[in-house]
Amino acid sequence: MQILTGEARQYYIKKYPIDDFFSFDIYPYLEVCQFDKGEWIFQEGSYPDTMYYMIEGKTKLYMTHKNGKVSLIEYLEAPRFMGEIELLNEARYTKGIQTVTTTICLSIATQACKEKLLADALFLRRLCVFLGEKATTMTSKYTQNQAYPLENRLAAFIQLSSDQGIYKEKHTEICEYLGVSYRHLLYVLAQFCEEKILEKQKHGYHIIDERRLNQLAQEIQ
Amino acid sequence: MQILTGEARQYYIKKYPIDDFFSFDIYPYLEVCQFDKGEWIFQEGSYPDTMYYMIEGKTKLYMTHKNGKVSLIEYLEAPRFMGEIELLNEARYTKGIQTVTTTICLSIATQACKEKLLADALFLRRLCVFLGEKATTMTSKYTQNQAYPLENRLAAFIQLSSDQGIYKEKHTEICEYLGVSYRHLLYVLAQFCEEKILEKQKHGYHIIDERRLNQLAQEIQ
DNA sequence: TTTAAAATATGAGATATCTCACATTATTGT
DNA sequence: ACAATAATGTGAGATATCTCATATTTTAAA
Repeated sequence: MQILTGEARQYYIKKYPIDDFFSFDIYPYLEVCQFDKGEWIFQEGSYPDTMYYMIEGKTKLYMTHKNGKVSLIEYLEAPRFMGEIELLNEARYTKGIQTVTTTICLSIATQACKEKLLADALFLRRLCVFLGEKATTMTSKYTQNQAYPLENRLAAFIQLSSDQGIYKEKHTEICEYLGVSYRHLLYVLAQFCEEKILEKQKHGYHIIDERRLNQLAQEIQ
Repeated sequence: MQILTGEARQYYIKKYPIDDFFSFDIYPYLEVCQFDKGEWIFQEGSYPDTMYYMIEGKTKLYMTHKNGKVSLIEYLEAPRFMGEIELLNEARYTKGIQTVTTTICLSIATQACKEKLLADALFLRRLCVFLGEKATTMTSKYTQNQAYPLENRLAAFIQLSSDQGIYKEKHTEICEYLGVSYRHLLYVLAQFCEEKILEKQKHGYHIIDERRLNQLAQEIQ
């Protein structure tokens, strides 16, 4: 991680103004941070003392289970907060966050302005909306996973992540995201090819039956 | 649902004071409501305009999937908010909430004091903590479900819900809560009996190998 | 008290998903 | 350019979980 200063700092601060999130002047408490691709922003199990507002990039939220399984819980995309729960609950154990691309964040020195933040209705209201959405999202992911087999969830994910009719995510990552084994993911992809929904190409899978894919995805909602 | 007045109202308002949640006088906006056992507080799919603070009782949060499966997402226990997300997001479709026992709630007329609530840092801070916990809980439920078979999750649930060494929840409900079929729940319970962890009695299952049960439950965390 | 509805129980056969072992490509660091 | 590492791909056999059918018992409503 490197802290940007001078022109670079000014560039990002101007490009992504966030003063309307707060009813006090937040700039004295800000730093602009740049994380390299693949870098860890939060180490799993640590107790962070910084809150970030991600303005450019994409990251992954991870957790490791006692049995060694790893869950890729969510992809986090700019703009959004990270480490906000730790602001509310002292010393809360955090999950791991790793960048997918080079990522630019505004870091907010919470030790210095925690009091101000927790007394600021404007900020708190926005945080409530954000946390409410997070809770709702996790709830629906939770219930969908219970109610539908991979066939449907994968169809929905392919729709979401494909670009110009091509799906080319890394299997090793997606099986962690969808919570199934690598083997099983490949089985279902093979089955989609079998059923002529996808066609395997050199680099990625080509969607050839959009309608049927949509049908499978729609069953979820 | 009936609205309590007179003495009954006074009794509950005195017994569960919540003025320290707000920095303005909330009492003019409160009603004390009593719901019978089995009554629905929110109908699934409706757009509620009331927020509740449950002070006595226990309820269940439900949702129905397109494929007809029903998920019992969570048991909600007093004291806590219900319908708070709808305060933040206009016209949000709600999940269903049904009481398990007779339930007493303070209802807050949000149409009347929404502005005040959304400008009140004291209330918003508490709401943030609540929503943050909710998000964290759902996240860990989600990942646990992905990472562990029923054997472990059921062991943990039996520990949680048993009383004096006896487990006697309704199977029909618990299979929805744990997200498995009724049949499979019975299989795993039978397996626990087979392994002498539980013993089936007339009314409920008796825990006879606390240590082994704990071991299975602990694998989750 | 009788009857209908809900909850409990169990068998049998199907499917979804996992584990493990191993072979074959890509990718990446030096 | 080479070696090490990561990602891909496949088979075989196990396990977790589901669906459906059907019987019995318990609970609640008329």
